Amino acid sequence: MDKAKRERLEANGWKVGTVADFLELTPEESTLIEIKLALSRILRQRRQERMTQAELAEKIHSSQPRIAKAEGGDSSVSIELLVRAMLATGATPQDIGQVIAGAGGIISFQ
Amino acid sequence: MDKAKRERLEANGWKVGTVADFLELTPEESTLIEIKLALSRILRQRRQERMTQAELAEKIHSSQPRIAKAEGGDSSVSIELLVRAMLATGATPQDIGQVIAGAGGIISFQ
DNA sequence: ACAAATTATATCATATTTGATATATGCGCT
DNA sequence: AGCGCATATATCAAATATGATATAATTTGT
Repeated sequence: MDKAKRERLEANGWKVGTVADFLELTPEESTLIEIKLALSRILRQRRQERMTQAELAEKIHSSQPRIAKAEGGDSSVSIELLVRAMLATGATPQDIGQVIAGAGGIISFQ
Repeated sequence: MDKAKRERLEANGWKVGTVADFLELTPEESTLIEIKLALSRILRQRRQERMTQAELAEKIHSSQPRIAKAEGGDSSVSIELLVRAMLATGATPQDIGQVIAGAGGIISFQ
């Protein structure tokens, strides 16, 4: 995990600090985070291609600020909301499955 | 959606009654339910092959009753918990993605 | 540069999800 | 039948996620 990525995680409220701190996360915990972040990234991409945050929010009876947090990878956003938002962009279960399958990549140290 | 399935959904607290009631769910809402139920089913399968509910619960700092609800497709269980449990059975993001991709099938009427 | 639209951040009361606990039910085995 | 173990169901206080609101910052178009 490079510096930029770690800082992005910290800025979004994830309990990730030094590399030592990071190692306190089990592989399962970090995979869960990777899945959420992967969904965030693709959500933003898909949403931008079709509508504003406010429009998406209305579709799922949420609010624009919540969509901003979802796309920003904020730790207060559940997979639940991310999936609801993905579906509202017209994503199929296949689309969502593919995003999750592609998450949780390789973490390298030296 | 056949009768047995509807009754199973109702028994687990889903707001699904008559076919008319069902139709009040948007396609997105029912897809979300299908995704959760697909995860439940595979979770039970994977868990049974490797450990007891109590053992899985301990791995994710949860409780045996909560795992029972997760496997039973209870509506009080979030995708979050389902995914955490899947990961604790050793499932990879690929495994999880595949389950989700396969969810939300065809609903037929006549 | 300006205005309008869009997105981000902060706060908060409410709703939902959570793990814990107690207890019931089932299930294989002797 | 009775025992041990696994799973299911019920209840609940605490934690977390939620949508709403206000407002700040940013982007976009002119």
